[in-house]
Amino acid sequence: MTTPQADKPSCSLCLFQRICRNAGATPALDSPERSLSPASMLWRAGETVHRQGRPVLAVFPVHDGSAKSVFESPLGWRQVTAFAHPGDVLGLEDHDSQAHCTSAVAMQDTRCCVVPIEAVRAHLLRAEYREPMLRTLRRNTERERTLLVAIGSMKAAQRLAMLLLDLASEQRRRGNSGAALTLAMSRNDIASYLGLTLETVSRLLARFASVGLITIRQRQLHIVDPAGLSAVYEDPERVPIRPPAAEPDSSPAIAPSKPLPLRPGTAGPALA
Amino acid sequence: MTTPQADKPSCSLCLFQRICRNAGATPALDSPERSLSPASMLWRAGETVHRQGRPVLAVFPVHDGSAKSVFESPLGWRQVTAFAHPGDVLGLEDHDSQAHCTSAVAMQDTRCCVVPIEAVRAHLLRAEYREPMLRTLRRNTERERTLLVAIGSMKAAQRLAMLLLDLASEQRRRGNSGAALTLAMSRNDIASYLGLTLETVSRLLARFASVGLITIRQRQLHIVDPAGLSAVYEDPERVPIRPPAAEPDSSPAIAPSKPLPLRPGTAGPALA
DNA sequence: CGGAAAATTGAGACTGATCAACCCCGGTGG
DNA sequence: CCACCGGGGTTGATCAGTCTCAATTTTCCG
Repeated sequence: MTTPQADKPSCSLCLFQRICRNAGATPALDSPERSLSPASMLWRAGETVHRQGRPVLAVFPVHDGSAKSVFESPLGWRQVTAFAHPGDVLGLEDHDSQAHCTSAVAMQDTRCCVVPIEAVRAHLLRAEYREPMLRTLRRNTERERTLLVAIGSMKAAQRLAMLLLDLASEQRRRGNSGAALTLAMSRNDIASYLGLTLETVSRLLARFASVGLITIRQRQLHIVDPAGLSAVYEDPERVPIRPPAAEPDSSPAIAPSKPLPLRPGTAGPALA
Repeated sequence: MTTPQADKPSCSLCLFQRICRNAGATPALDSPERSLSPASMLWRAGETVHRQGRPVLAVFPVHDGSAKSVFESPLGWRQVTAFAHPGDVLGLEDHDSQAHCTSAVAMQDTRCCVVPIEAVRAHLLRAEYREPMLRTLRRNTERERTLLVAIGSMKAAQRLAMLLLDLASEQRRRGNSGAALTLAMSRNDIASYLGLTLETVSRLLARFASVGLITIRQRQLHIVDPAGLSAVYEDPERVPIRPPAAEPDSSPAIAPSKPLPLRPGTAGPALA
């Protein structure tokens, strides 16, 4: 555990920036318990930040690096349920529980602040801090529900496109261009998250690359044709089937030709 | 909208029974805003109790009947995300949102109380009422996460067995024996909930029946062999494959022969 | 440099989706 | 009372998308 250095850029997305000295907030006339100066800790790739079932002692804003949330069902089924990046807060959704309901595992060397749970709960009582926190929580449950629907009714290619677009938009949210991203997670993690196998993910990435949607070398991913990816995401039919090697046309690949079928509810495996 | 009659048995599981006059609570020395006497309303089968995206004006404890929660993703994919029975509270998970994030649709004629959202929020501030409410909320997110893992990594038969066991235990929780249940939802709803097609659900139910796990006539379901169902749920291999008509042995069907493989994580499509 | 983990690629099997026909049952109106 | 009708449910045949198993390559790291 080290004393934190005021690393502004990485704090600028933090939920707690307004009340955290580390982020440069001025304590000013705040009452003592309203200002934070949390310690920060470093987790090595593969180490677990918090463990499912263990008491909730703190939450962990990700300063840099990244982590995955892993849920293990009573029967032993494991699944990645979320990816966390700088600005996200590990363990936040458990703030009102006795125990963490997922484990968080660092996917690379990752630095997080350590905000005691009492501080979180105290801040939740103050209306001005409550709202942003709730908004973050809601965004996460929204995301999880979208994932549920995706896994429940969309094809593999759609799900993967969804993830890539999501990662890109996260990337964008924290400044960098959304085009170039470094996947911190393994194919296995991606597969688990999407309810697929790692082979399928690998093949799909190759196919995306072969039709010019992306380029990928190991974990270096470039999104070449965001619109094309969106098309794949939105249209069940638009699963690119073209592993051929030749590149007769160098156009951005796959121009939207079909006016996007509204009401895909009919297409899915089952409706409501 | 009718004036509610004090129908104790149905109120006995209600989250609000301690503070609700309809449930027979004694207002006693409570401060005025702490006691409830909500109106109750009747929804016909198919009518929607609250709609996704609409402002949260109230929550709806189910008095009798049942409903499904339906989520519609931005792209139009629809999926049933939960089934609600007497004692459950429709819209409760949206208590801190501006808008409902799912729609609730009655699956049969259903009576719910109408608890204004302000009352809910007020009660959330009082520690003694906060806890049970949070517990309910957590139970739901736990359930939803289990569903996620189920859809993401379990086989169709396992998922269906899971649902049946879950319905049975819900049934039990509210008094009745868990053996006999009346499915309020259509095959389509079940399929949507489990991420399958209605045909698959139908076939699976037939197979379950053919191997003596259940009997089913229309929507009248009897669970003949709960242990067998659990085995199906827990063991990916134990998918009953035996549509044959003959019934050489009349034993409870499928005695557990294999010692349940621990760590099914290996078996699933992907691990964490 | 060597070994292990991660990723790719291929061939084949199998689950579950799709398409289609039929049935069952309750309701409606002649 | 019965014929018709429509929605929900069943069943069958077929097909496609993914999983599975296995071999190989690449990368990472000591």
